[in-house]
Amino acid sequence: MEFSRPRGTRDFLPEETSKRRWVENIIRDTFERYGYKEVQTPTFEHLELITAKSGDEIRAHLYHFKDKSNRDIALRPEFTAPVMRLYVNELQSRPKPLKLYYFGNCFRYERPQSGRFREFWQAGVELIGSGYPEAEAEVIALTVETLKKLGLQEFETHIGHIGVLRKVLKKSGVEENDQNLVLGLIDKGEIEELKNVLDELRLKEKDKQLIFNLLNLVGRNEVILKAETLLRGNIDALKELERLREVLRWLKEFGVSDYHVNFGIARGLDYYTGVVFEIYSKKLKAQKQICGGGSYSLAEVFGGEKVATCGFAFGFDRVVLALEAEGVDLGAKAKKEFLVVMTGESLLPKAIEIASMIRNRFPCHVDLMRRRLGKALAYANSIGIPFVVIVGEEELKEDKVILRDMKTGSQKEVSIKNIEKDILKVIE
RNA sequence: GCCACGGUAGUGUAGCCUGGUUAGCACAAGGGACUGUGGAUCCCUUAGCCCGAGUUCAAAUCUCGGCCGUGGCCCCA
Repeated sequence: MEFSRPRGTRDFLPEETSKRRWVENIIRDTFERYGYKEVQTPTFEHLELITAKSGDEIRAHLYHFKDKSNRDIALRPEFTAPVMRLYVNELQSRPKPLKLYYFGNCFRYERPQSGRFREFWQAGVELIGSGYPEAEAEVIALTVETLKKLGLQEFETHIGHIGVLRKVLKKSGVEENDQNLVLGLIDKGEIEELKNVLDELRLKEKDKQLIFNLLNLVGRNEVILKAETLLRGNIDALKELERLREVLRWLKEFGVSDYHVNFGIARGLDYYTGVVFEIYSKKLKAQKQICGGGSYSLAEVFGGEKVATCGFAFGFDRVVLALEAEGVDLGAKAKKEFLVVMTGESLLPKAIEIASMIRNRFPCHVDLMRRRLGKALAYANSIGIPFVVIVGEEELKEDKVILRDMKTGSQKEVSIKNIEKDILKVIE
């Protein structure tokens, strides 16, 4: 009986795993350079935690089930809610700002396609405790820096502010629940449906026009000035806009100036409250969003003290896809790897001993197939092992072995006693 | 949830339209030719029609359903 993978899951073969690990390590390293500490949360949580503030779309695509004690359980579809639960449960009294990062798999029951899987990986950070604009700016700067460190070039950063739209809607008389509905439609880009809903909510023509004008503002910093004109008279909205302007000013200090201001970014999760941003890879097709984030409000939803928070998540799989689409070499540098072979089976114990010595410095195989010398060399060649140590009767008499460079074919005798040092000398 | 295209050894494929020998080929893998030197050559071995139902004397081939894959819609990361 042969089994296949569940739909939307993947096996990662050695080559791909190694590439993914390379990307993962750079992401982790960059997060840690900014002072973030890793946390791990359970793969599954209580259903209510996930559904509390996640938005209908996420809810519709949850993997959830009842466990044997009839508890409602959901596989995590993202990390922000679990990490904030962890914060509320365990870390509220830590010094601020608290900087946490995570890397792990998430699950959503969706139709698989390019860049979309039922099990996928996210890497992200949550910055807890600073409500200042420079904190939000640093978080955005971190995403850009991480992508640059990875070698990604063809990406676009869009930054907006949910508060601006919310305040406009509020002044137009739209309640919070309806605001979420409207923001959802904006996020989806469903303009016709949006018009209908705004009509149903009996918005004035002037207010509707303002909303559509705002949504059409996409561009560089000049957009802020245009928005300012549009929002004249709405003090609350102007305050939010000023906040966005401050974040952008700080962003410049962090060396980030290549972005688009876009008020159409509404994000699908209901917990976002302020600055929001998304990053798109220009090289990816249908699923090109590789990062999303912003400032949000969740701690109080989970029974904690209200605290300023912002964060983001990379779609790890999509980042890998984008890097590959740009032809970035994902850590494919040749490793110094060894194979110890022998001229006769009786020398295997000696070969094992020598392999252990080499392993103090390098990855090393010993032939486990009882191959003859020729076959063993062919094997080394076919799997790309660059160096072979040949254990032979003749050389052993002088306590030596042969070190063969598979690329050039050159060979040198090295003494077993100093094998670690001698190998270093020969292969460099 | 919707749409399009697809599924033959580990990989890539021929055969399908027009049903009919033992499903062909290449590469890969393991062994050998070859007892101390690789990428060559030759030989051998292992291994396949996604699943189910229907039509038929006969199904890889035609029909239907399912599963899975790829891409798109939607949504997200």
